[in-house]
Order: sequence, then structure tokens, then C-alpha cells
Amino acid sequence: MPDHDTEFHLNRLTKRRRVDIGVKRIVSSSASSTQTASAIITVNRAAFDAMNSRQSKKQDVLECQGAQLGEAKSDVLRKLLKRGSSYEDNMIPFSDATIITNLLKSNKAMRGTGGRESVVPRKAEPELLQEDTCSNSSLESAEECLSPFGKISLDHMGSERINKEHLQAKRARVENIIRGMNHSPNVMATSISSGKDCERELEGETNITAQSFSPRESNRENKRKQKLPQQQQHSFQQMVSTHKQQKVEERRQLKLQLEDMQKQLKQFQEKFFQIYDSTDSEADGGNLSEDSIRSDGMLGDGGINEYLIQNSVADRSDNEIADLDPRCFLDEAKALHREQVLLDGKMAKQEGSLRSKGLMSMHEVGKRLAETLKQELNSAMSQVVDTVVNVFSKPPRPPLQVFPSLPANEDHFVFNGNNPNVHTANQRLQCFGDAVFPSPLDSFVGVPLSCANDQTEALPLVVRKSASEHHQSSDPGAQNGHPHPSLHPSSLSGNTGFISPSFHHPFSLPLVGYSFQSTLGASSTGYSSKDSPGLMDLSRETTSLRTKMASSQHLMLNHSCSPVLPRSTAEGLSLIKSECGDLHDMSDISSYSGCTIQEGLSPNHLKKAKLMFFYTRYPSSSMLKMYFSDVKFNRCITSQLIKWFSNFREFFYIQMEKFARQAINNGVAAVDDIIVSRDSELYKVLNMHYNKANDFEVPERFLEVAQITLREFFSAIVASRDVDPSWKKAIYKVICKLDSEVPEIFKSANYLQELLRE
DNA sequence: ATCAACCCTG
DNA sequence: CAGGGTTGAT
Repeated sequence: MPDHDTEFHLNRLTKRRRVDIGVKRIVSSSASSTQTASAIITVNRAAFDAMNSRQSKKQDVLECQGAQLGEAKSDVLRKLLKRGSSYEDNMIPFSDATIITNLLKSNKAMRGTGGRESVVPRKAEPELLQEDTCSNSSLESAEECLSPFGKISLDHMGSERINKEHLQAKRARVENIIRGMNHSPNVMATSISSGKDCERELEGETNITAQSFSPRESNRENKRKQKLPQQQQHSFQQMVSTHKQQKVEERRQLKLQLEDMQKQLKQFQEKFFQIYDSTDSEADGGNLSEDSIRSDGMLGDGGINEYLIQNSVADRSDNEIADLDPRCFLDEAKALHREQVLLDGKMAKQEGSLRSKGLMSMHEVGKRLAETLKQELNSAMSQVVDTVVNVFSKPPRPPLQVFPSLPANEDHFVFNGNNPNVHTANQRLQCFGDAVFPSPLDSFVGVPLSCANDQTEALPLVVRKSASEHHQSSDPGAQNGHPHPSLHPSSLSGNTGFISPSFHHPFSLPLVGYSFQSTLGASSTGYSSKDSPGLMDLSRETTSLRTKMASSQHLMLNHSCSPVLPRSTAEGLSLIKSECGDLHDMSDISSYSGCTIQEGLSPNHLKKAKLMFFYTRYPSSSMLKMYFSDVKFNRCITSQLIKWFSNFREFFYIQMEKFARQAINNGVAAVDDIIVSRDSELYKVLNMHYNKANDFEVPERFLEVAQITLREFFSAIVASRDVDPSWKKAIYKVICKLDSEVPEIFKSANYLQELLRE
């Protein structure tokens, strides 16, 4: 509504023509603000629900206010007004003021209390009186109401302007009236207490509007009331500053409200746990029934309560866990787990007792409580773990110092088995999340991961090129912190499962890959905490991650095949590919889902692509799909294949340029002297690259293409066209037209098997 | 903004 | 061969 005011006054003179358009917009905005108000009150109400029943009266007050704000304003009051439709349409932008005005008038009429004129601001303009006359005479439309002005033959614009001014003045007056009513002892009593008042108010609908204003709102209105009657004399800046003040005040009030709610929630939680302790110890269950009463009330609005509980847990975790010493985190986690187990036991007990008493509704309540508790504990757990992760990612403290008393196995709990409830990051990485943990990898349980060195070497998921260049003293925490949340495989599977000794297994897999990779590729992990503040942003560079995961998968497979560690990443990868490439065709390995290479593209596919390059240098993606029909295509696969061919071309053209220059250096003068045959060195190089095993007869056409390309390069270099940085592009343009049909046999899924059998 | 291609690097 | 950066086309 302040927005409305501002906008209204800002645009009053300049936007007249858009009134019709603006109507809906303003209506919607006011509706949304009403929704916000009622939402706040609903939350507030839920908070009170969560408290004991003694506070139900407050709740009623709030409920009344919520209802008043949400519905009474818009619906009930409108019904009271009995306006004609055209009038309503005109009034919609100013519905609040207008409705209130009209309501107050009718209210006054019903009460028979006069003296409104005394409340009207002294600056009331003649229009006000005019308007009052109109309204009181129950005229059906604004047009009719304004007809007295129309007698002065106003055009449409003029009438609109008057209408606005008129409404403005009316609004100001109404707010003064409201203020006056708020100052009356009756309203004060209403605002500070009791359900009775509220009920009484509900009986008399006409009272609702005035009293539906909370003290906060009345404060706001008080501030405004003095300005609005004179607003036409105020400058725009005053308007803005007033608006800001209102906002600030509003914010402050909301903050206070929120704090209050948080306090209440904490109280509620304490009571909640107390209740469970007492129910556990008490045999007669008298307390239990009381609990159930509370619980019924509490769970009456289950969704909101759950939300609140989760929030409260988050708050508690933020406040408390942040202050804990890191070495306490594990204890905290254990305690939480014990708590949960205990509570589960209690739930079971309670269920039994409930059954014995035939209180099935309480049984259901218990179930819901159990669910809520589980949620709460899970979230608390995640908070603990997140904090642990954060702690580790900040100070360069060796893990073994953090948990000096713990055996290495338990470090795994911290680093690996941490959080069964981390979903957010996981969901973002669903693309390869389930591809990360293939089943047949039990052999990795025993790999030397558990030692601190490996953990220190573990790389974050996004291994940047610069990592090897920085050579900073590696921060052990940073790497440890990163992969965890994203790589958790089976989150939420169980409430107690995350303590089991096997939990570290799935988590360790990606770590293995990255630690290997870092060992192989870069001597230094080189990740400063600045590079990786807190929890990483895992959402980006998913393609890179996928590829990294693929690489680590290779490494892991290699590791499972043989314990020999390659000396470099490239060597390792190629070795693994040659050794274990066939594994990719096995069903269990190819169960990778998502976008990894393994999902569809095997080394054999690469081989096939290379052979296809003999026929086509620029395959279209549709062609690729046709010829790799055994691959489930997605964006990643397609781009991967395209990248393959791009790399093929790259090599091809590099060789061409090299041999062309070589020919020039060798004194070849004429283009016609350049001939590519199967004896040519160029051919051998190309064949070695694309047909390494020499198990495919290079088509003659490829020789022609190579020769043409070589000649193109030759003549270009001879003509010194290579001074142009993009001189190769012309050549590419020629070569791309030389693609020929790929034999149908390449479309066969197991073409290579057939080929190699021959 | 997105994609493909190129270019360069490792 | 993959990744990153750049460029040009859409």
C-alpha cells in the first residue's frame, strides 16, 4: 500500500492515460501485499500453535487479524459496500481506502455515532463533502458520483483527475479516522489481548476493518496520516523519505516478530524433548494424553510446523554448531545419532502404549512426530557435517590433529560417511551422480585412502589447469571439503545406516580417482582457500566434471585391474584405456548413466570414429547419430564425438601444414609434384594416427583428399597467404567439401568386432 | 546467450 | 585426446 501511494503520486500526473492498464497491475500488487500480510500472520499463528494451548487466545487474535487482512478487506467489506460493478471497477486501484471509507461510513451509520466531520482532517477539501454526499446516497457508480463535476462539462481526463484527487482526499480522511479509532481504548484493548475481544469482533463484522489493523500498522498509519492530507503540498522527496521510514519501521517490526517467533520455537523444542523424556519414564501416560492434545494442536497444521521445525533446527545449528570446537563435531554427530536411536526406541514404546490404550490417533501423531524428528535430526546432521567440512576447508589443520583420539577408520566417518542427507548439491550433479559409483568396486575399500596423505592429495572436483602451476602449500582441508556433498551417492537411505562401516566406500571412490589424478598429474593440489571458499559451486563446469569423473573412473578401473600406478595422467589414461577398454562394453560398467563417456562411447567407438575420418572429416551430428546408433545420444555424447573429429582434423591439418612446409623446404616448386601415396611419409603418419593397428585398409579417396589438402597448404604457403592469421580457413572450406560417403558397414553396432574378426 | 569451431596447451 | 580460451555465427 505504501508502494501504491508512491506510485500513485508519482504517476498521478504523468500516467493518466494508462490508468486502465494500470488497474490490474495495481490490483495484483495490492493483492500480493495482502497475501504477504496474511502469510506472515499464518506463520505467526503456526508459531503460536506450536506453543502450548494456553496461548491459543493469542493465536485467535492473530487468526482474526489474518482473516481480517486476508479476507475481510477484500471480500467481506466489499459485500458490505453494495457498490455497483462499474463503481467497483473504478475503485479497484484504491480499494483499500475506498472500502475502508465506505465501511466506516456504514459503520458509523449503524452505530449512530456522529461526529465524523470532527475526525476529518481540517484540510478536507470541498470534494470530500461532495463525495460523502455521493456515497451516502448510495449512488451506483463513480460516474454518477462525479456527475456534479461533469456538469462543468469535464472531458474524460479531467474527470479522471478529479476522481483521483477525490479518492486521495478520501483516503487521507479515512486514515485519520482509523487513527482516531486506534487511539480509542477499545482498540487498544483489542490489540494487546484477548480472544474474547476478537470473537466479539468477529460477530460484528463492521468492526473488523478498524480493528484489523495491528498496532504496528496503526503506527505506520499514524506516521502517514499527517502527511497524506497535505501531500499535495509536499515535495516528492518528502514522500520518498516517508516511504523509507515506513519501510524501516516495518522491517524492524518484522524482525522483532521473527525473533519472538524464534524464541517461542526454541521453547517449543525444549518442551518437545521434555515431553518425550517424561513419556518415556512415566508408566501411566497421563502426561502422554496431554502430549497428544498438544501434538494434535501442533500437528493440525503439519506442513507449516515441519517447516518451522526445520527452520528452528537450522537456527540452532547455525548458532550452536558454529561455536563448537571442531573436535566436538564427531561427538555431536554421534550424540545426534544416539538421540535419534533413543527417540526411535521411544517412538516404538509409545506406539505400543498407544495401541494398548486404543488411541490410534495418537499413534498417527507419534508417527508424524517421528517423521518430523527424523527430518530434524537429518538436517541437524547435515548441519554438523557441513560445519565440519567448512571447518576443514578453512584452517590448514591436518585431519589427524583434528581428531587425535580417533582411529583412522573414524576419519572416514567424518570425511566420507558424513551426511546421508545432502541432497542439494547432489541433485545439481545428478547428471553423473549415479555414474560415480558403479557397483563392482569393492576392491577399493582397501586402497590406501584412509591415510592423511591421500586425503591431502584429493583434488576438488573441478581440477583447474592452474592447479599444477600454483604450487602453493596445499591446503588439506580444501580438497577434503569439496567433493563430499556432491558425491554422496545414496543419501537419506537410512537413519542409522550412515554409521555403518561401509559408508565410506561409496564416498571414497571419487576421492580415489582424484587423489590418483592429482598424484599422477600434478604434484601439487594447489588449491588455496581463496579459490574454494566454503562449499564449492558444483553446479558449474559439469561437463568438465563429467570428464573428470570419467578419467577418475578410468584410473579406478586401472587400479582394480592392476596396482601399478602410471607415471602421468596421460600415460595412465591411455594405458587404462588399452587395458580396460573392453570393460566398457560390459554391461555392469556401461550401467553408468548420465553423460560420461562410458555411458556410450567406448574406446572402440573412438577407433571407429578414427576410421570414419578416412571418409568424412566433417561429419554432421545427424550422421554421427546414424553411425553410432548403439550409443544413447545426448548433448554430451554428441559434443564428445564432435570434439573427437575436431581433434582428428586438427592433427590432420597440422600434418598437412608440416609436410607442405617440408616440401617447400625440400625444394619442391610445383604443386603437381606433390603426390601422396601409400609410400608417403605423410600417409604413414596419418595411418599411424587413425589406423594404428593397421586393421583397416585406408580408402583411396582419403589419399586423394590428403593430397589435395597438402597441395592447398603448399600453394597457400608459397603464395604467402599464411601471413593471414586465418589463412587456413580457406583450405578448410575446400576440404570440407571432399567428404565422401561412409560405408554402410560403419553403421553396424559391432562393426569393429566384425572388422577385427576378418 | 549459446553453440561450434578453432587454437593452444598439456 | 581433453580442456580452456577465443572467435564468429545464430
